[in-house]
Amino acid sequence: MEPAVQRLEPQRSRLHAPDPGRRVETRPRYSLAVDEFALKVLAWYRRHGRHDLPWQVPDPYVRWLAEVMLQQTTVTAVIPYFQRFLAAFPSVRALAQASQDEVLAQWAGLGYYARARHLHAAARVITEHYGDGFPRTADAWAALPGVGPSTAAAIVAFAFGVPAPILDANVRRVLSRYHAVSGRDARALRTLWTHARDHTPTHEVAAYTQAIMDLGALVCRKAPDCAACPVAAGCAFEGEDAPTVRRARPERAVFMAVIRDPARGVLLVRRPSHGIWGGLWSLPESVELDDLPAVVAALGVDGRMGMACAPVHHTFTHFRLTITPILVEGVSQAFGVAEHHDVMWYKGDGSGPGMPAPIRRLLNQFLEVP
DNA sequence: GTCCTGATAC
DNA sequence: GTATCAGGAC
Repeated sequence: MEPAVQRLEPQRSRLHAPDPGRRVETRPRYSLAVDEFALKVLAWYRRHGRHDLPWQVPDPYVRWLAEVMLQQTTVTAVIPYFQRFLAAFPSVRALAQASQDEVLAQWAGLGYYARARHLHAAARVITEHYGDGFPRTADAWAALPGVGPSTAAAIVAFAFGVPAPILDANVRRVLSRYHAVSGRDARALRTLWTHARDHTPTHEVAAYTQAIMDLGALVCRKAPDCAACPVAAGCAFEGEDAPTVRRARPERAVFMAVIRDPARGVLLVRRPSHGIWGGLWSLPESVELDDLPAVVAALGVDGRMGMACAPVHHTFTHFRLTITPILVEGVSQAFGVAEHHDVMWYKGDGSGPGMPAPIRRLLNQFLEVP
């Protein structure tokens, strides 16, 4: 049997989100060994949860990589990238020794490229400060770039069995419904972190962590399947979430130069490391069409602006982008193109460098019919 | 507020 | 085709 008192000391996390000083609960904190909620969720998980995900191994590097890829990204989208990435960089040391270009090339298409840059930077910190080991606490993980409170907790729970509450999107949806916590403000978030910590058991932490995430992903979805839910009996959800307000996305537009050389392919430029598509390879661009000739000339290309092609639309979280490709005509061998580390020719063969998904699609169209 | 993309729904 | 949806860190 479980001990009657599970935690004599609060699992005081120094992650900033949970705040023991601002508790909203009135019931005793440590009255149950494992609360009923956790027991039911665990029982459900054994029969209905996901047990065969490719990162479900007790390896800190694997768990860290998976958790970072799973930030803002669904399981099905992550799986192929995870497998390719792990094959390319099988260890934290291999990752640390790779160039940023190699890392971004493997990440390209998955989005939120700051995750890849942070992962790479953190790999170098880990090999330098931990040798062949890894951080062992959630706080130490959260100190690394790209690892926040929830990711840090998931890593130590999965890799080391350390009891640490998580509050990712799935858990937040489950707990906000179960405990009727509406809103996304700091106060609501603090309340949810408190609930998350109160439900987190000290035993079977890895299983519970996966269980509560699976419950959110498989049952407590936006349109929940309450009939299949193991904790429906105690749940405060009444069939409707609080409405979310979303503001309209502003429109942005750019023109991009498609500079083709029969022998060398299409000219790409490396984007600045911050901002949209940071560090990826893209086409030379300008906001005003009138400015594009100067951008092209600055690269040492002597062509003239030719036909405008069909615009490509791409929607980001906070704005909508229209890309109008402009063919550059009469490129005479492009002898003057400066050969340096921010400019390259791309032939369109195979994988290529790290490019934003819409740029890759756009170029595939151009390179299909030379 | 700033960072993405593929899937699915209209 | 356009809109919505799914996913945390800085």
